[in-house]
Amino acid sequence: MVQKLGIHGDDLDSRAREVLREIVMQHIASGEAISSRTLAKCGRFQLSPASLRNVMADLEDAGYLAQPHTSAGRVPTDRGYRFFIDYLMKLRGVSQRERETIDHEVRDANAIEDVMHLAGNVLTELTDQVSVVFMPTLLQFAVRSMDFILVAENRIMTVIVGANGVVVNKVIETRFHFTRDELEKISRFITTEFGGQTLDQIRRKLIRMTEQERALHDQLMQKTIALGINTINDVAPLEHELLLEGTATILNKPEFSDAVSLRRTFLALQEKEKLVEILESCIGEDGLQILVGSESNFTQIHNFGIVAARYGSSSAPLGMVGILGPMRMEYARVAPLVDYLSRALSRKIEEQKEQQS
Amino acid sequence: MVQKLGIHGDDLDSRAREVLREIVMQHIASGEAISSRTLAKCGRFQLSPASLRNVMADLEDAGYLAQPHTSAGRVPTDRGYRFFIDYLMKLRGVSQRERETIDHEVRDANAIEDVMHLAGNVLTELTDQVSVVFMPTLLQFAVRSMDFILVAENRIMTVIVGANGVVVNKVIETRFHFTRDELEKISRFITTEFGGQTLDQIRRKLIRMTEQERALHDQLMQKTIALGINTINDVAPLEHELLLEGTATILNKPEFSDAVSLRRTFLALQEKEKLVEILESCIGEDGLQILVGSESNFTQIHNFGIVAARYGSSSAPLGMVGILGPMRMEYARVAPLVDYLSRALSRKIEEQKEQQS
DNA sequence: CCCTGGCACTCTCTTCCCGCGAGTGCCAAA
DNA sequence: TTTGGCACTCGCGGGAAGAGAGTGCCAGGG
Repeated sequence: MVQKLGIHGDDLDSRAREVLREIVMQHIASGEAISSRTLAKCGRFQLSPASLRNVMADLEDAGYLAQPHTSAGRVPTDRGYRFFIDYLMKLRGVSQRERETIDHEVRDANAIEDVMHLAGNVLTELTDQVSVVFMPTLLQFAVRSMDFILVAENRIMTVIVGANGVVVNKVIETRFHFTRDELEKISRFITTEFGGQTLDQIRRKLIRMTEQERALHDQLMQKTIALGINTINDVAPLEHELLLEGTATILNKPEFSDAVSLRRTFLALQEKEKLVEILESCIGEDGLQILVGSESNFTQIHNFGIVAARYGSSSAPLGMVGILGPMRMEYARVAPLVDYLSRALSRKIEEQKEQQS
Repeated sequence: MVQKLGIHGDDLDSRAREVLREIVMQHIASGEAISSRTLAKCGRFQLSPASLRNVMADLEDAGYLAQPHTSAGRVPTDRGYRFFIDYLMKLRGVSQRERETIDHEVRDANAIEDVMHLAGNVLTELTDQVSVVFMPTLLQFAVRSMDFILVAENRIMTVIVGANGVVVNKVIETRFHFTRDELEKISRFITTEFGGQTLDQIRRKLIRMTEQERALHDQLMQKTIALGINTINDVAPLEHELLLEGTATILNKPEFSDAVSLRRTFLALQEKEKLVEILESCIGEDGLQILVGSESNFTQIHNFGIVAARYGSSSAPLGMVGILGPMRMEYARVAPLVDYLSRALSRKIEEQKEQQS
């Protein structure tokens, strides 16, 4: 796990750790600031409130806790959450029921889009938070087929099927005019000629072909090459498509009861580009990623937490799934779920790939 | 114009009409309740506040005005707005600049989706309200071509191009297994055989074909028919796709400054089905539709107004464009814009159709 | 040396009250 | 029919006061 705020596991003595752990857990559960009294009453410590106050003061000095105002209890800071996540929390297992729910939803769907949608839904349902799902792109993957369909004589719809089962389609404008027959030939040619290669490889080969003898004379070949390059250029910049589910549920959480934070949250959720950016920055990392508060650089919603995991094989990352919620979410419960779902998705896609070959 | 609240144009004498008109206009401009004093000060009436109070009291009795509380001014009711819209407001013309902006945006785009998106954007920009745009469906329109592309052996991507330039695509699951070659043949067959007919007609013919001699023996024909019916059934229920633009801007309006109405508005905007339903209920009507407050049956946002117009020819309605905003929006300015845009869209689509034939 | 009870202090939140301003309704006079 | 006057109502903002919660610190006890 990355040491995101330069924290070391032995920064705190065992008593402080226990206190911090308890405070974070209680704060997650209640959302309120935690006082020394309530901490003492929980029974975990054989200490008086006064003693706990000393420990808490130390934790505050070290930056793990903060006071909303003088006479309020303590609230964990980003740093406190980070420490909790890295060293203190005990991950809950994924219950039989949860496992079944996830498996069931993922199994049932076939089209990749449905799978992703359902994945988001199931995550939202199980965690009651906003789920985020990256659709897979096929940029770095082998193409199975490319087909071209006439919409108007200079508007062609392209359908690219990836080896990973991803389907991308887009209507593009072309300089040349095409007939149905031509397009059929072109589809067949490109698919047989370039099937199994990545879009990038195909583009490079097409460009190389421009210089060849034959291309100069064969008009159909010229059009083929132009269309191919055109298509790939148009499709390539397609970014990860982001699916958000459950944005409605999160607005009912107590932290968003006032108009200001409600509006801010709402606007933040609309800024999909920013979310994409954040998630993309994690896609290289193995395993579960947890970002709290300021770590995500998402300044609009500084009090958010993100739990995300990559799906797809490690050599071929396909996308990310995750949860976006208030910083005080139940990481111990959410994290295993995200993890399990990402594995289920990876498996599913692996299966589909095999099915097709 | 429909008499949506059973109002008749001669329900009010000319003095009452003028007062109502002024109140609505001032309320639209300021958002505040209007008092007899401010009304007297505006100079339009040679009357004292006391006299105006009498008129206002009458208007209140008749249901055109209401008081938020005893010692506040008057605010127009739904009924007041309805009367204003039907009989009192003087539509502003569409300025040269606005006309150019709309024409420009609509001209520039080619793909139908881009057109619709830009249409929504330009409307939001010009009115600073939420715009709603129905994507055209091709249910009731002639089909130009149907193509089938192999994704996996039992998963086929269908691309239907309508004569109106609408492209619909969907991945469907099939019972039969198909090869690329078969699909190519089927595409060609269906397109040549059924091009120019509506989805509904095609479906009926396909079903009739099931009973014919040939279908029983020719295996490819069986698969063709099955795939065709399957496709149409899957695509048909595709409802109007709704595009919303500018949801962010509307949240800054003063009427949504408190958390409750902010949340309610936000949730309402998520309920696309309901919006679709409302707009669909108007699609039969000619010309501009304006719904205020409770008239839309959209109980979540009783203080909203909707200005919408159909685009497409009257014999072949394609969809709706419109504006969703607080009830006190500038109908006189918004309505002509919506109207103009709907005509521009209709023209655009007409052109595209010609281009293709 | 660490823990604990006690105490003074601080800060927020709620409630209550009061007065101001705005606007109405009604009445009597022009 | 219009108008000025006047009493009445209501909402809103600004203190004031009190309750409640929690802390920090200190001095005493194991």
